Amino acid sequence: MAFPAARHDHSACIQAALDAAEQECRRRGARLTDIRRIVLELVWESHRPVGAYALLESLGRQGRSAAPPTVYRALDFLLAHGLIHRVTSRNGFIGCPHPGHAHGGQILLCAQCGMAAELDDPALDREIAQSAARLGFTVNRQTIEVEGHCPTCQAQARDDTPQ
Amino acid sequence: MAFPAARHDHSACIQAALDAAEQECRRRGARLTDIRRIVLELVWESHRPVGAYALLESLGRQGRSAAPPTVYRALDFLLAHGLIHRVTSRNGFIGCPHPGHAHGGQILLCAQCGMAAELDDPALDREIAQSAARLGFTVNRQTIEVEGHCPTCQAQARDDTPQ
DNA sequence: GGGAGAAACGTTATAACATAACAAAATTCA
DNA sequence: TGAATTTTGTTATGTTATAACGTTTCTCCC
Repeated sequence: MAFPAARHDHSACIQAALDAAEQECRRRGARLTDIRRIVLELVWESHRPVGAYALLESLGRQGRSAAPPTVYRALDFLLAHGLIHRVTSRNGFIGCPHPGHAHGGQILLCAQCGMAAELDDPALDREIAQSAARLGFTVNRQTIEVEGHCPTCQAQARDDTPQ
Repeated sequence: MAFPAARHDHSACIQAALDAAEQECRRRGARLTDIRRIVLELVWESHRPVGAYALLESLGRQGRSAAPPTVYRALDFLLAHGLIHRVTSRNGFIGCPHPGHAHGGQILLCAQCGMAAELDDPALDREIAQSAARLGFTVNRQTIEVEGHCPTCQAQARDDTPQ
């Protein structure tokens, strides 16, 4: 999964995510209700982690004001079906670009622009499982959140520092 | 760093941690004040992640009742000097068994007993850096939290399931 | 179509985690 | 000692998350 470029056709991202979600829910016999779809859409408003209360405000702006449990329930549903990931280090959520395709959460976070991307490196999962096994530990789930600088911001830093 | 056994000389863990902290602070010219030392000691009360408000209560029981900022400031100090790690997926903190020795946070969490241990596998850091680099991303800091089952709980599960 | 059961949603209240802002005390060091 | 710095105390509030319970909507079988 490539890091999202600063300028890209983002409406295409949203559409793709919604289509994929629709399909995945059909496959699983899960109900992608109005609220759930809207929350997913709002999570995809950007490629940055979004907090539950920011989503609440967005809902309000859409004329669908709601209380926290409504949003958290939608988020729980989306998490349970792999349509979003939780970014624990930011208390936020990001859309998963390829639901269905099993994968742990490997997330890159740009410290500069806040954009997030998935790493999704199977070798990493293996390495962790092996390394843990050496201590007699068996792995269920793993959270990998990597903070650093995305290509775009690195390029910008180079441009902004002419000698 | 081995996973802590169910029964072990835990007072030795605490003592070792306090000694190491003392030494590390001397080396860095940092002041390990009373509160900071006490909070560190309380973090080491168990090998499980401890929340800030649990620490507050412990302080209260010791007759040193305090307000949240006091605890959070002590925690910030301990984090800044590598004496504890934050466990973001649990909103908690655990003691670092080998401060000074640079390492990212690689934490194993047992879903059963709640015990935590550090993995500290350099190959993992390298793999992440390389994998991120393939997307043009440079790494600053990484959070790895792995949930699973510790050796002790696995053995117990086997015993509890005869046949 | 009607009705029982399940799933989803609304609503109120509150729990749990974290920090802003400013005052007072302790420490350092010239 | 006394000025500058660091640490701690204190009050208030911001932010994130969930408990509990009632109502509505949907599903599915008759």
